Amino acid sequence: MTTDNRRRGRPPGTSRKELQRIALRLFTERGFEATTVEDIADEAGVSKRTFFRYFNSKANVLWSDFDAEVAEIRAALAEVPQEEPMMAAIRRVVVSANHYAAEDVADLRARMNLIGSVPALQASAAVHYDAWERAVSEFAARRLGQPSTSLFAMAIGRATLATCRAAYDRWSALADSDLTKYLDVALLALASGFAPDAVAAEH
Amino acid sequence: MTTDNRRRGRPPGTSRKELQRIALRLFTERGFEATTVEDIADEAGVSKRTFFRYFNSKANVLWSDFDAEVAEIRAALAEVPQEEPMMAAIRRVVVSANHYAAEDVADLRARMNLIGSVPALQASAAVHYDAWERAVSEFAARRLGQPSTSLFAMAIGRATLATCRAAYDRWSALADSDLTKYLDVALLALASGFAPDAVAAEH
DNA sequence: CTTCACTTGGCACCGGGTGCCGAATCCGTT
DNA sequence: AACGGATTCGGCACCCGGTGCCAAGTGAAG
Repeated sequence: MTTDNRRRGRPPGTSRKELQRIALRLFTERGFEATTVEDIADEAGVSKRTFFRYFNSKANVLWSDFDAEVAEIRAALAEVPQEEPMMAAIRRVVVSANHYAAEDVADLRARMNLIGSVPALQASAAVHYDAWERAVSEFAARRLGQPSTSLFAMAIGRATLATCRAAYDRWSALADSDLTKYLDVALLALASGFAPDAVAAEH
Repeated sequence: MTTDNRRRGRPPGTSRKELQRIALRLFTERGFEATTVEDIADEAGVSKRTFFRYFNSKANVLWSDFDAEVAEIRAALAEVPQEEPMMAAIRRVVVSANHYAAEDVADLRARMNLIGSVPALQASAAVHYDAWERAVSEFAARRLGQPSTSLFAMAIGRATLATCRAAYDRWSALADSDLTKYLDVALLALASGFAPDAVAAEH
């Protein structure tokens, strides 16, 4: 994080954001597989080699925002008061981290549709999901007084993300309501162990 | 499934099992990335092209047994009696599907260590996990009287696998006890919503 | 022997991803 | 104005995973 306000050297020919914009558009227009990295780079006016300086893989061009959410959740979980029950805190923080500006919703949905439907993108999710899960696992571990690699801590982190992914998918498929609504109700069901009365047919 | 007992044509130069054996050995000896598909094929006395006729990707050579488990779980869930509560049935079936013969345990652990530590293999897991999750989601959907793509059905399928993966990882890392023990206790915690009294420090 | 069914090897080819190096551009210093 | 360090760039060669294609090997059935 060198925050030198006065840069030096050859100016960048493009930016991360620009590449993300172009990639998302081409992926939705032509499909992920049918779009080569060179297509994206050409449209941005740079070379394929430069693309891989911004993103270490073709798929990662779609994951920047998700990674930012991980940092946000981790920070929020660090400030949860002791009185708040564990699962309630997780639910509150996760839901709160998923409030998006109206102008970003279209792109968010486009990204999620791609991630949910293209096998190569589903595969690329692993490492990003892992970081998300660890953020929750480490919080759970602190609450349980166990190492973050302990069985329950990991189970909680992973089960939480798994539940959120179900909510993401439903939302991106139905496009009817607020994302946070889906997250909230799903995480509530998780916190009740998916007991029969908690999963009584809503809608 | 043409179950002709009398084959015809040129005999195979190797077998799926043989390729799996060799691949697992080379991966553990040299590492996954450092082993090329041609290395595996050469050792089996076939060509690279033939390897890709047995497995559609380098990573999939490790996933056959897991896929078999999916089929087993799906079949067992189809015969769960109506009286048995949903989450209890899932726990029983999953645990029961994970009893392995003593002679297979070493390979199982080697595979899980690879899958847990190599990013490329973690990525390859997505499609296999998806099938596993759907087996559980579809059972949950029948019980809930909802489509298998409904929010709660998907959440249950995914959260169940997520919890099992935590158990897998702990077991393959510690190597101290029975895999089924880890699965059982983790799934019990899930079914209780990870409530404080259910996750009181065991071990 | 011929024909059919089936597997195999080999080749060309594509695209993702990396190492390497020299060139372009801007800044500050002399 | 000239130099040097810093930074990004383009382009090339290269590796490897993965696919399409086709000809050749091989065993059983007719």
